[in-house]
Amino acid sequence: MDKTKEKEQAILKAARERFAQFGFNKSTMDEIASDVELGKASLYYYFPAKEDLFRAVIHHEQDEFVKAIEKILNQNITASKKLFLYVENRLEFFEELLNLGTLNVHSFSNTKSIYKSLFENFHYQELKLIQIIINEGKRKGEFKKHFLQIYRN
Amino acid sequence: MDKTKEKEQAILKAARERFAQFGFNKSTMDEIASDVELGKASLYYYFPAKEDLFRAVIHHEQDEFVKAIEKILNQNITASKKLFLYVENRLEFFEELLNLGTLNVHSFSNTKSIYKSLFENFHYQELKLIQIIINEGKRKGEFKKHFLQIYRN
Amino acid sequence: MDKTKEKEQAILKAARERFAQFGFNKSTMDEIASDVELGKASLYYYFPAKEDLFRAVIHHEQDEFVKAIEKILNQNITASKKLFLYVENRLEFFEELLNLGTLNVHSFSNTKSIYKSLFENFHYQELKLIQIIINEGKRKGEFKKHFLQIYRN
Amino acid sequence: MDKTKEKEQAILKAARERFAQFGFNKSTMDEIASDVELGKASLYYYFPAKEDLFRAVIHHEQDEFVKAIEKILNQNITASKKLFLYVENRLEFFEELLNLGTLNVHSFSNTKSIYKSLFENFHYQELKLIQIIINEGKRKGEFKKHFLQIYRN
DNA sequence: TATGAATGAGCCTTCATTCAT
DNA sequence: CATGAATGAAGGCTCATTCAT
Repeated sequence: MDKTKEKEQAILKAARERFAQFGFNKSTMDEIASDVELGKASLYYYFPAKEDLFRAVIHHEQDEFVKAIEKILNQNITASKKLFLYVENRLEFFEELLNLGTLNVHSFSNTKSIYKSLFENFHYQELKLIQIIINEGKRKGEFKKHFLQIYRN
Repeated sequence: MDKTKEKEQAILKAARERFAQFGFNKSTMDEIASDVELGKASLYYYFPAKEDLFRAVIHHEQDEFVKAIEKILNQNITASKKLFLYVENRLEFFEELLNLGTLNVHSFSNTKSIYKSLFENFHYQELKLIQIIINEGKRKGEFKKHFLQIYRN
Repeated sequence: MDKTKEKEQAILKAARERFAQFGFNKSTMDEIASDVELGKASLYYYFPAKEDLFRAVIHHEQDEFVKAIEKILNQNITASKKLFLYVENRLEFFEELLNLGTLNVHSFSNTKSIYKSLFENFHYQELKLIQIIINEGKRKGEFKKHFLQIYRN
Repeated sequence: MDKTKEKEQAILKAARERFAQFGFNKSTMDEIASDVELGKASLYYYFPAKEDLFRAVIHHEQDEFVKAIEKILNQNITASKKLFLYVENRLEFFEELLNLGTLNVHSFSNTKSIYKSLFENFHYQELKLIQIIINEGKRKGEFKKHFLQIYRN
């Protein structure tokens, strides 16, 4: 991994920790910059706006979550168990987002589309994962055939 | 109700709505003042600091919650049902606090005692309410005698 | 003394103490009002502006000083001793004015004439007192005839 | 001298002049910033708080005073004359502090230790200077051996 | 890449002053 | 006489963001 990517990761890590501990508004660019031993202005080279940094953190968390679920999918356990583990992980993830201040950032540039821009792709991935679990459950006879229909609308 | 108390209530209402929609930090005294058609300075006549306004809102919410639970206590239903309703209301209340930004106000004067100063008395009241439900359940034979011991220490 | 004059004196006393302890700017009308158990608005019935209250305090101090000097004049001591006592009192008085914040109130309405409006008459009185002492000294042969000429310009 | 130090000096100069003419409270950060053709916010880049700016001004004045005394010490004059010049300068310096509003800043963070934090080191230096003069006076026979004992305790 | 320096915009808070009652 | 209520104006401070180097 090149130097730039490394710095980027370090910033992301620092930002994640700040956001988690103090929330979005109470974490300043100055502090995050200090954490990674950069000048505040330098942060703007990697992330053109605080909002972008936040988005990156959220997406990173979403990726981690998806990876965790994929790992579960590959385990040799019943679909029911997988569904249970999914729900458990989902709750934890939601709590994390709370800590990051996601729900308090009502003040983004275009308020109405935060949710969309932050979660659109993520929800699509999530649905696919659930679908996989359900299909497996149906195939193995654990769930009834009409157990759950996603993509109905 | 006299004029002053009325204004105070109006301010509290406006503040509650602002906090609920935008969180503590993103709600400004200016906006809240505008909502009740007062100058910003006038707000300070009723509440000496933003934090005080916030405290007042939280305590109001806690009172509402306690009243709701007390109403449930007086209903002619089983203790189990009461316990269920309690939990349900409790969850809703928690969500409301989240919206108000309670959990994101890491920046109060003395960070360590926010929780204490905001919830101390409330928790005491809550324990009493739960105790009442449990006692009733035991008396009526719904719960076993050793169901739950509060105040054990 | 009627009730109004009494209140006025009480306010003056409170103001003097506040100014002496905290200076002009750091003494608020609210505090002074509280000290005499009046509403802030009521202060404005007696003194139409904070500046007026300040002026009144200063003038009161000046009167006290003049009275003290007059008392000295009437004592049965040498003119030299009187002159010495005068200087001593004068220094004390000056220090008091410092405490009241007189020298820091550069910010009155019309900056240039504060000094004038606050001290004009006082200086006139002062000169008269000194003149009396000097004349007495000359008359008694303590001072030479050309000791000091006031009113020269 | 680099640009930053220059700006810092310019700010210090502007602040000193403002404080001297209007006192601490009546000098605003906005005005001082304007004087050096900076935005108010930029002042905070150099001095994190108004109080810090004030402290810096005071310390600068103290340094100037000490330098002036040191210059006197090196002159080829009697110790008595040096002592006289010291007292003269000291009085002037005291007046300057008065003008800066030092004695009217009753409102610092921790009132009791302003004096300490502003003058502690300065007093130590002053004592050393006086000691030097006295020792010289004793050595040259100008002062009696028991003239003055500093550091007696 | 990196940053020192600068700032506009905004926020909380204070306070002398006013005025209807 | 007295004051509750209201406010304009101002001040200190913060912070995301920009830009020349």
